[in-house]
Amino acid sequence: MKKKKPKTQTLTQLKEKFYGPKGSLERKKLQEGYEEFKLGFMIREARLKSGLTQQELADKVGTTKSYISKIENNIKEVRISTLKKIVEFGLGGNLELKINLS
Amino acid sequence: MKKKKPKTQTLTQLKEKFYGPKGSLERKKLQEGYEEFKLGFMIREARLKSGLTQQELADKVGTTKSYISKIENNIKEVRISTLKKIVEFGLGGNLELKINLS
DNA sequence: CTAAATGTTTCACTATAAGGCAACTAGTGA
DNA sequence: TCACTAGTTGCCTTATAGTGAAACATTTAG
Repeated sequence: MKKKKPKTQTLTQLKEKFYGPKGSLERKKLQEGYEEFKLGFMIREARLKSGLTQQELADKVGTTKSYISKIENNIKEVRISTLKKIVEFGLGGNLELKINLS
Repeated sequence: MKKKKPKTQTLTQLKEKFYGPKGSLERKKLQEGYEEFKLGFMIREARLKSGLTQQELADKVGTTKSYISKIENNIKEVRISTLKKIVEFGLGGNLELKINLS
């Protein structure tokens, strides 16, 4: 069974494919991580970094790949609690949320 | 008309009142600002720092004080978009959201 | 005392979207 | 060709965010 890692190109290749070349607008937003944030990009980025497929991530969190796809493409707004679940259970990371008063 | 600033004790006094003395658990969570975050506390904190009442904040955002109260007390979960509205329009700040992979 | 302002809570309602299921496409490999 | 995997999208149901008004408790001030 050649199950996992079906092809996994390098992360760099994937980023090029999804977000365009270095220096592009999308890439820029990605780096920043906030301010007019496209949350979906951040989630996809984090998932790819972890080397997971949507299906695997979904299983860990207890949802479906279709849902993961939707939030990565910013079709659905994620609930904060769900986002936390994804980041913590799914990706083993943690979610940081800050209110900056300027 | 003695409208605004009806009493506004010092911020420190308010914090003592709402979150308990320095060193208490609630105060600790407050400082951290994330990780098991009680978002409501952060919003209240930010609102008080801005010297606004729930009513005033509600007006700015276009909602009611009862709603503000609910989210400050973690009775309702805020939608991220709503949270952004509150922070940006209401408090003139900005919302920062980060995924940390450990 | 009364009156006004702040915040909490309840209730009923509505609008929205979270989340699931299934069908679909694209790619890869035998 | 077929089969499998990854990801997308549409439809649907259910959950809940958010509205609005009202009653309530507290506190402050006249």
